[in-house]
Amino acid sequence: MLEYSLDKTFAALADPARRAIVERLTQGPATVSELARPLPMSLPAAMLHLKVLEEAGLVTSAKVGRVRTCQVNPAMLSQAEHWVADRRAMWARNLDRLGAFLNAAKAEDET
Amino acid sequence: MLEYSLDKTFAALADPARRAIVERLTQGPATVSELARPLPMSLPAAMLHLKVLEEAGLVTSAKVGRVRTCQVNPAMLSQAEHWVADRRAMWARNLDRLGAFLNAAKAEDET
DNA sequence: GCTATACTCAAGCATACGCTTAAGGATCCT
DNA sequence: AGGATCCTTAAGCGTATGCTTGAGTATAGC
Repeated sequence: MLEYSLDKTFAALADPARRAIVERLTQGPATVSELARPLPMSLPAAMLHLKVLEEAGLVTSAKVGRVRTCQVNPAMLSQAEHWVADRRAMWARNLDRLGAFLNAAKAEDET
Repeated sequence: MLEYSLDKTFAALADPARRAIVERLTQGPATVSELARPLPMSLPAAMLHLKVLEEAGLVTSAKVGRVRTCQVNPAMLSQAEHWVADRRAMWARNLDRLGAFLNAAKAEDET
């Protein structure tokens, strides 16, 4: 777990093929071929996407014999989720603060 | 609100400069210059980032006189957040199902 | 050992990104 | 009107992305 950045995580999720792979993997582990088959591209191309996901820490894989099996890493999904959730919460908090300020100003006006 | 895709949303969030802009905007509206000033790049470059955020639906802006003021659009943050949260939930559910299956198999063995 | 399978690597190519500087409006202030 | 400010557009350039085909390596099964 070294240097997994939000940059890579979000960039990885920005591609529909890669999201499709993640989606498939949420249903359980799969091999490289299984992941590539439904995608509208060659197997090497699919492997590049897999590599991107793996370097982003979203997916892990292990090779047994000649078969590489892949899994999602939910920890990285969490990290991305939290960044967004935290920013949205921050926005809401500051919106509330603005509302409070406006109400206070209004009350002040009415004195 | 037309054609805002997850592709664009995640791609927009993949850049640190753009996340910095979003982060700043969660504290309240800001002008183009205010958003660009802290960034290590020229103003036109910052505006391109702003354009990306706007086309992703993450930011809205309006020009009054010669000043353009920007805001976050929390709805698009929600959308991205949900995609990730849903996938993570899906993963957890299927993991539970696998656990149940293994337990059932184990019980079967012991009969 | 031989063949099929599953993956991996390499070369090549077109397109898209990210940034720069320079120039061009549009608006506000005096 | 003239100058300062804020934003916008344009041209140019180097690098990165995404895909292809073709060849190569390792393992499984007969």
